[in-house]
Amino acid sequence: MRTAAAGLVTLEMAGRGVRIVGWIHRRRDLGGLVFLDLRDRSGILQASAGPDWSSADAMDAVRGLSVEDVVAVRGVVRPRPDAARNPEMATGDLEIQITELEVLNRARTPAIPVYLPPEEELPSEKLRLRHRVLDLRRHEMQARLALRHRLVLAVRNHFDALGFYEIETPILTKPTPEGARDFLVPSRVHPGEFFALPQSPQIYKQLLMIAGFDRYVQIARCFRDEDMRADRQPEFTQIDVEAAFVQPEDILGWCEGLMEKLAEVAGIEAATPFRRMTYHDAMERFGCDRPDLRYGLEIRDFTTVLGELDSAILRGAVEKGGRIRGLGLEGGARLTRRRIVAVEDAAKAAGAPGLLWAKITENGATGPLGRFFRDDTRTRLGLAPGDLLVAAAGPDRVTSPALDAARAASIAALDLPRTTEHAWLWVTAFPVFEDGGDGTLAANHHPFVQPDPADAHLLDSDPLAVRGLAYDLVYNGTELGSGSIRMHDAALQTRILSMLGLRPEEITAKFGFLLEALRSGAPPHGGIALGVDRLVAQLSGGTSLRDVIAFPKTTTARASFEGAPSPVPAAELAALGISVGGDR
RNA sequence: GGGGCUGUAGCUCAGUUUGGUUAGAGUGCCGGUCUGUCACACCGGAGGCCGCGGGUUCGAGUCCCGUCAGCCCCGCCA
Repeated sequence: MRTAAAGLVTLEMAGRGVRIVGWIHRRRDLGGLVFLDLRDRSGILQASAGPDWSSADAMDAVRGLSVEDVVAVRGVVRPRPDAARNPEMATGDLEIQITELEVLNRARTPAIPVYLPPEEELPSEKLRLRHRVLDLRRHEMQARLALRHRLVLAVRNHFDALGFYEIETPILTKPTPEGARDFLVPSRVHPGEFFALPQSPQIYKQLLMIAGFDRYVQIARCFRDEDMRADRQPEFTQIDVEAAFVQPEDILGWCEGLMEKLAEVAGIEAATPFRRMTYHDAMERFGCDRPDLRYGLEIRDFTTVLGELDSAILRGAVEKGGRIRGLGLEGGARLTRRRIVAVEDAAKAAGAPGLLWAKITENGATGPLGRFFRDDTRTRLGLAPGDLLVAAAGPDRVTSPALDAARAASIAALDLPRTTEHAWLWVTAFPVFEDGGDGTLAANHHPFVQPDPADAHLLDSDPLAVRGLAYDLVYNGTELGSGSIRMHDAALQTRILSMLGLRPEEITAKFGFLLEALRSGAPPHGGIALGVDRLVAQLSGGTSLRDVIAFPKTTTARASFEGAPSPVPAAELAALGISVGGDR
């Protein structure tokens, strides 16, 4: 059908007869001469029709064409006349002179343009999603999905070379007892019973380790029926990895090697080994567990110096066991009060009652905090005239997120320079538990994380202080992946589940099959799961997740192109033993 | 479940602040002229449920209430 791809025709083919197929990208009708820009996924090639070289039929056909029609063109590759070369275009030095043209299919006028003139805004995302095939024809979208393909291929090659097997795990599975809400799938054979779509293949990959597969990888689709965010989709793809007889170092090393290869594919830097930071340090220095280390700005502890000032707020916070932490912003005093309030608002949105600030001037300090300054306060804080101090007082669980938000807002307000464009980081030693409120414990990550043996003695006395053998991969402030060493001892796993508030019969009902497997000779094992969508979005320049997924869902978890979800006929529901209640 | 922003021609946007005669522009589309264009150029034309429903008013694209959709955020989610 074709002898060459449009974008791959070169001057060396000059004089040769070719057949090119593709879409009409644009058309320029000069009357006697007609130029077609012919597009396929490889690029764009100009085809010219003129009475001296085109058949009469071809001339007629060419005049009736419009954009997005699908055509096959037979013709001869020619260098363009010197004056007609287009240096802006990859194939701008040549064209195909049409001898015959066949219309393979007509297109109605596209609802959204595939070709966008320079400086024309993209159609609204609403329309891009509704008319997805047209949107996907655009070069940017084709390039992103091509990159995604090359990245996933590199993932498979990387793990194959390391001896991993890709093994599929079920999509129809068992509802999970905690974590996100499950998508449920009714069983017709067993009316009233349901499968769940997997939130991740977590338990299956552990079972594969127990089954002796040693090294497993899967490009796995995962489903979570939760409300959306810019960085979340209800169905998403993970690079799911698990291996037996491993230490965290093994997993981290494999992942760093993988990121080197993926960065090379994407044309960015990933210098290994990656920086590492414990969860504790990340919270202390950056107020969050996935700090954006492209910027150097760090949180500091000012409790000693600020705690002795004559401020009821500060003293009260310290007396209640809190601390005073903040950011020393070099040159920040140039910010207007309005900009400072914007930083404070960011902190408030993150849950802080407020932010205290002091502008440092040659003559002392001003602002709600500055007015309490003593003669030596500035120097003891290590601040210089022209600086701005923003501080939050209280318990760490309040001030950390507030200062994380204040840090991001300050970076934006001061337009702070980046110290690197590609900040890779491992955050390690995550706590096993988090406070579930009203005295209960919840799993910080998931209930299978191996507690650090060094903290085993704290399990009863201070469970919240128990660190897990867990690690997150962070890139430019985005969490790309998360993993851990798992418990392979059934007794310890049972103990942890019971600490999480599960009764013995619940443990048996929900995790019995896992515990039984663990008792059958489970090897020590661990792994990680990396988010493919986020990874591709980041590696293609920080675009939206929706731009690296061919057919994504909207913020309200709808598929606007296909029109899903949709109601189903009552008879189908009846066959499943389901009746729909509520307002319907 | 809650909050914010947006919705005007096929598409991108003005017009909404302060209600007032016939809602505009660019592009696309349709017709015409044009043999080296590449955002082709030029001439002419068609194209509107101002998201939808209700209300206020002599009068609503503009004000109010509700609702739908898209995006962003909180809750939720690893």
